[in-house]
Amino acid sequence: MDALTINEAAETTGWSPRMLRYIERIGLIEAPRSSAGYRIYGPAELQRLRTLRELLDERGLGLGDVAFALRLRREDALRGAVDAWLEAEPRRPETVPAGDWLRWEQEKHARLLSAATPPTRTMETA
Amino acid sequence: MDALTINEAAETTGWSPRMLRYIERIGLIEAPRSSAGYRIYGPAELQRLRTLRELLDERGLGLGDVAFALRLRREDALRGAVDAWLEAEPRRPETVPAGDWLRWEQEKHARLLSAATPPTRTMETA
DNA sequence: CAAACCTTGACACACCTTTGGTAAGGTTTG
DNA sequence: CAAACCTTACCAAAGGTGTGTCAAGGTTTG
Repeated sequence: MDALTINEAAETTGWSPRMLRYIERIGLIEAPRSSAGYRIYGPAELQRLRTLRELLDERGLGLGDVAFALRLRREDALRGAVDAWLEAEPRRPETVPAGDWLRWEQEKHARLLSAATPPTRTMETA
Repeated sequence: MDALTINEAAETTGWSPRMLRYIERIGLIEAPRSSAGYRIYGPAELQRLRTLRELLDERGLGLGDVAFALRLRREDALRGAVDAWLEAEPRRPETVPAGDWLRWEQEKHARLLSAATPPTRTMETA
């Protein structure tokens, strides 16, 4: 059987033991534990650790980025909130494709409009 | 017409002018420009700025988080890479629901297995 | 049982992010 | 035309992230 301790896993994956604990701490890769609480790295975890490094290097990401992507995937409410904001790209009404999306947008705007926007000063508009 | 300059927009939204520029810099909200290059904040941008603040406050996010979510949405390759990694959760084969997903997993593993994992030492497996 | 592991927690440092200034220079407008 | 804007480009401080190291204590194993 191939079950490695944290130091062994560190050597084969290129991460430091410290980082292996950190990666677990931020929720990315949780190694199962032995009865005494030792982390046990099996092939699955090792594979994951290697591909994680690839992902970070090739895409120039940080661990925090991947951790956030994981949160987005796990927390429905969070993903919904972020997606809702991102989907409402700031286009002028003319540019907006009419239809369901527009209605939904308007409803959202109405819902969120708590403080009115008093028009203040005028300016040459491009 | 209601088109505000950056300082006016800052006042009505609660952001500082500095942050409005920063928010634009990281790609979250780009205000259109006047012919002289002045940023022009219309109702759409103001709304977006307010909801952005709500999103951050209510979810405890940082601007970087939202910026990353935006990258995920815009860059197909990035999203694909991150999703692929996240979808490969570290389950043991026994736990894996057999079927298409498993086959795809195995193919991916094969694809990514460049460096073999030489089993080193044994350990009590839980 | 002692050496060589493992665990968590703390201190520490380098770097990046977030945010505020301030300066040099163009624009708008009373 | 001068005051009050705007722009970009820097310097800087506060806080977060990534990483190392060390300490105190439990575990495995020759």
